[in-house]
Amino acid sequence: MSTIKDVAKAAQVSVSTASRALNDNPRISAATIAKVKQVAAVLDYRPSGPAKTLSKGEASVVGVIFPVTDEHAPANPFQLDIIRGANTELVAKNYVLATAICQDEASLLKNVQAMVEQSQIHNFLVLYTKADDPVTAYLREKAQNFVIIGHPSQPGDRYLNNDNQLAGQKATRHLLIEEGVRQPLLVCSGHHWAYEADRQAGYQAALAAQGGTALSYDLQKDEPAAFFAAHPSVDGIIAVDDISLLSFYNQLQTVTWPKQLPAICFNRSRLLSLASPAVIKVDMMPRQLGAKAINLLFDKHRTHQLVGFRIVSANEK
Amino acid sequence: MSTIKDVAKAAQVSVSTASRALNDNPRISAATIAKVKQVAAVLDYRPSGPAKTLSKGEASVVGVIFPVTDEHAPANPFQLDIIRGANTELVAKNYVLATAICQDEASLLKNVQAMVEQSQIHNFLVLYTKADDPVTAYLREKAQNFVIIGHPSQPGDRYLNNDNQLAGQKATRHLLIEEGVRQPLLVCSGHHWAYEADRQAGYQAALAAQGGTALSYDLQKDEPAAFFAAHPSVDGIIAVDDISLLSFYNQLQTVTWPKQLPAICFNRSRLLSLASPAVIKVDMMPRQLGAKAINLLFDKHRTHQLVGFRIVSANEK
DNA sequence: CTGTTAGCGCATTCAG
DNA sequence: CTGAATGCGCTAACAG
Repeated sequence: MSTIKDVAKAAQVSVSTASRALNDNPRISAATIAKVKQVAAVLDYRPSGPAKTLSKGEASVVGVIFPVTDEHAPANPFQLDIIRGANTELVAKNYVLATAICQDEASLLKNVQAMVEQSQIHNFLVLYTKADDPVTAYLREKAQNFVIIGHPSQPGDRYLNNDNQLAGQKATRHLLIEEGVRQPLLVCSGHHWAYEADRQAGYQAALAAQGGTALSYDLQKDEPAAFFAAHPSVDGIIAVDDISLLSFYNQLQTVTWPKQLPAICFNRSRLLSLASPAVIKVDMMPRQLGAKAINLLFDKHRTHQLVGFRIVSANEK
Repeated sequence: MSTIKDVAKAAQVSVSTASRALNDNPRISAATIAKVKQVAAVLDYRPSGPAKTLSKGEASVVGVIFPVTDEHAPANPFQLDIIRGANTELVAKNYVLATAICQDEASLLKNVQAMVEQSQIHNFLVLYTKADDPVTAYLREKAQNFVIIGHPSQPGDRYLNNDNQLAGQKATRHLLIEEGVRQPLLVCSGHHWAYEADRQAGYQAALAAQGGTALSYDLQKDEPAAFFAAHPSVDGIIAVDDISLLSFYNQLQTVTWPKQLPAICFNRSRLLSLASPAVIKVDMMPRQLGAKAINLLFDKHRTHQLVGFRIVSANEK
């Protein structure tokens, strides 16, 4: 590997001039910049990350923090798609993506502390939201640059989110208008996650606009037989996510109930498509989410951003 | 952050002695080592990763290379569990996990090249196997240390794998003996992946031992109605993975066929558990896979290792 | 606009 | 057994 020294020599300038030229320092003449870059290209020069980190005090690395997995937050392919989108942006910037992914909160915190204090990583993407989270508390305390993907947890936090409220509204409207549903039932996980509440708010808004009444089924509390006896008018399903829909179908197996009702569901995982291809999906576009999160992370003027979604008809792909 | 200089000063030794003491250099007296380490602990000293990398020429980082996703290889929660297991080991070693995850092969190769040449990352975990893969070809050419998780692709490669052949055998036996199945049907993806072939070999071996006959259904080629007309004796299902099982159930919806046959399936994803809780699963223990892969990666004497699995009854968890 | 010098934190020669 | 000096590759303060 050729170093900046080799480049400087070949371009007949000093090392510092070469460094400045390569970094587009305005104090260097256009001619010199061109020459240095040209030579660098010929020599196939690649700047050393560790050396840069050592002298600047900040690594060209973005840390991605995954939630600790448990029965309520299973390992999720959605997250992989997010980081795929994020890394695409990072590769272009010559950045590296490091992951903090652990089994328990204590090790996760240690992992992140090590990243900050030993690896000089000062930019993070946080893939979850959680009240009283020691990890984000640490990031705030140490004034690290981070963006949360999901609902913001604290007032000052920067975040990027799907427009879940709008998605809930559009999905409900789709069911009512395109599918002719009269009484859609909202299936909730019962975990009261933020995105769930947002989608629910959209659902309620759409129904209110059409003069319908909201009705929801709580997977933790409701009992299918009793519920459907009490609400025979239900003729469509809207589920807050793929997992909830499959749980719901599973509960339904114990009662006689027409499983063929039109259904719409957030997220668009492959397993779901295979298990229930007839369902309409709302694609939350995880890759785009990841890519935009990186842009937001490096644009410190902006505090937050909402990203789009796409309703995917049942037979599509 | 305190540096090695601070430690040296506080311990009243030179920087070089401090460095050696912290690295358990045998040329340093036990007393000095103890004193230096003691002081380091008090000062909460953490060695700087970038500085170490710069002087040693090798980063304390393991790169994990994900397969490029397409319709045949969807983003998979199994992979997330693997890296969770791997990172648990890495955090203990004060290593960082970096991920190469891209949309296409060309960028993936660039990503990995950048890791090697710019970030001095020389240890990798490869999460896939593929013939004529430019990425692993590059790793071999540059003599990087890497371990493949899955079936080895080239003779010299080091790898770590589930014992898929044994798992296929045990799963088939389980179906025959515990569930009293006479004619189990093997459901294959039709993609001819290595792990699939291994599981199939185990299936055949188990049947041969019991005097049964092998029968398989190819999701790409077979047509359900015709197939089942020709093979009415099928009374149990063994699927090569979770996705294949759900695909199979989906194809089955078009024909009248008792879906309630006993079934066993490799992998144990949450969506599957929700979609088909009655299925028996073979847990391939991805976290353990990840953890052992790290151990193998750093134990250069060993070339490969097979890891276990666990048959999980339908109602369990 | 460009060159000289110093320093980031650590490992490692080379001396002693 | 330990210390002083050097260098890893790069950026930045200081000079001109």
